[in-house]
Amino acid sequence: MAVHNADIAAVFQEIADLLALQDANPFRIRAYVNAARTIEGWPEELDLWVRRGHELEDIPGIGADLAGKIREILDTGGCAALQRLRRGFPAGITDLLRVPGLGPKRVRTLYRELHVETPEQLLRAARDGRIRELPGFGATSEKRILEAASAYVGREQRMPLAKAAAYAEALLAWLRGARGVRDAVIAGSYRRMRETVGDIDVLVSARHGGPVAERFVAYDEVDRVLAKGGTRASVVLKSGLQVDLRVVAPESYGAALVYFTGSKAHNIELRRMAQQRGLKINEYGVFRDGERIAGDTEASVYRTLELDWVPPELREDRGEIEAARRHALPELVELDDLRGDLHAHTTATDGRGTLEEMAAAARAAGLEYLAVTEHSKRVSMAHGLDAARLGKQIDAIDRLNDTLRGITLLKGIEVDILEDGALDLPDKVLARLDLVVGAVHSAFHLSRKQQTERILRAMDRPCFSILAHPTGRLLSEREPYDVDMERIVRHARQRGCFLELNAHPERLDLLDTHCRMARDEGVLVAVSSDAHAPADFGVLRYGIGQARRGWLEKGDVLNTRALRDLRKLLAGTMRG
DNA sequence: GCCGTTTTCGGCCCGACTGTTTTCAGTCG
Repeated sequence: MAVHNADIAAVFQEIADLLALQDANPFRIRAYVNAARTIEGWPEELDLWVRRGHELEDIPGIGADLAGKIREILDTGGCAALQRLRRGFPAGITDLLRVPGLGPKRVRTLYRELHVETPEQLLRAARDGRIRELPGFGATSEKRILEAASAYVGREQRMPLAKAAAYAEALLAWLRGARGVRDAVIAGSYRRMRETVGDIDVLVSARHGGPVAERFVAYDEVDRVLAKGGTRASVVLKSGLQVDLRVVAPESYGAALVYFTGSKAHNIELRRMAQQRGLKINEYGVFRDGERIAGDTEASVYRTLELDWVPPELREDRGEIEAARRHALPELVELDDLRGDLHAHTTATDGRGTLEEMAAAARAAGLEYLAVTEHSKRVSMAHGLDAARLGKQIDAIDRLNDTLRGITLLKGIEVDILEDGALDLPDKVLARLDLVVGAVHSAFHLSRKQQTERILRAMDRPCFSILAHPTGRLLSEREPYDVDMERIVRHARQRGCFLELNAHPERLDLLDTHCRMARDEGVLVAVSSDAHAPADFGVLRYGIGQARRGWLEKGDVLNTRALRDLRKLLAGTMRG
């Protein structure tokens, strides 16, 4: 069985958790946590990375010891050090560390004194009033733990960005009405456009924090207040979303924005650099010998480190700091750069807008062309098109294009890639189209090798333009299927076809690291809405966010091309 | 456990809030 980076990261995270419960050296614990994070975000499977002759020790934060453990995990699937650590604790106790308000010290006390091993047992202990008797705990702590444990037991995962954005942006508008607010933004993973957010960080620039915090906790969607001070407050909204507020003075706003935008790894790197220069960076500014030398804007903070301003989407400590130092940051693609959309459905299959309505909505969204790409017959529950119905739609689009102004419809299909890699419609039918978008909607369980080769075979058909949602994941429902994305990216370059970044908030597929692979390999990415209704073109915003996280520039995105140029590129994929 | 053009030893990011303290530990971001 193949070992994935996520598996290795999970081993290191669990080792870190167990070491923390043992009260081990905190820096040793951090080394495991850092390694887990680095490996989780590594753009290539370490299995392959090693087989291609790379040295694990070249990965930052991986030394001789961790490299040895990675090799062990790759070879055996297990890790003896983890097995040894596990013997000291009941299985699953590390889940308790995920309960907000509990850290290693308190988990250890709860286990030693009350034999609490699971969140469910924690909940019972809190309900029975046993926790308040423990040293270092009290009635208030017990009540908090009770709330946190019940929330954890019935918890929701991280919330998709688009859903969180709706709640957060409404709150932000409310907060801007507070007295003395000069500026207010949502920082954190929202600003970095991560695909999901755990909570929302709101940053406000104001001389006095009090009135802002008052208005914050008075928001009518607040379910409960977790904390409230003069510069900081936390609430949980009725939607379950936690929101943290920080208020800083205008001269500190830029430093605070850097600090609360993160990522944590990016910030740690900035501080390390600052330290080397005898500077100190915190959320209030950049200081030399106690004197503030920067901090009112983000650019001023980066400037003290001789760095260019780094767009938030890049702040993941994946090479952006080095690029900022060399003045070599990418000029990231923007929403306005999109000239068209290459994946949409209509009422002919499972969409909720007619051809005319979808065309009008796309034009209203500022697009110049829209590819209509219905499902093919295999997807029967969406009334997928057969050859005859596709023929009728082709004729309908030709007729409509004669009357449309300001937008051009392209004739396409989202054709199913069958289990053996064949396409769901004959080549000569596909050859009538402007583009063919191929997609996997079945047999998700295939082995990595089978799944990969299935897709490569499909790409090699005479008509194949774009691989839709390449990993098949659905954020709240379905893991990605097992596929070798490097082979797919390389094959796309050799074949001359393209990859889709599906902007649907539940998909956002390609992943950011895959975008970067595509860019490095010179494969163009189509940022597509997969719109099923006229209002759906709004999701392109999230697709662009993900593309930016993947370092894509305007030139790396297929549908920034003018229609003429796009047609030429698509024609090259339609050899049938 | 990692790391190094001040270092192979001795550092490792840092401040706010809370509860239970009576000067601070634990947790969080």
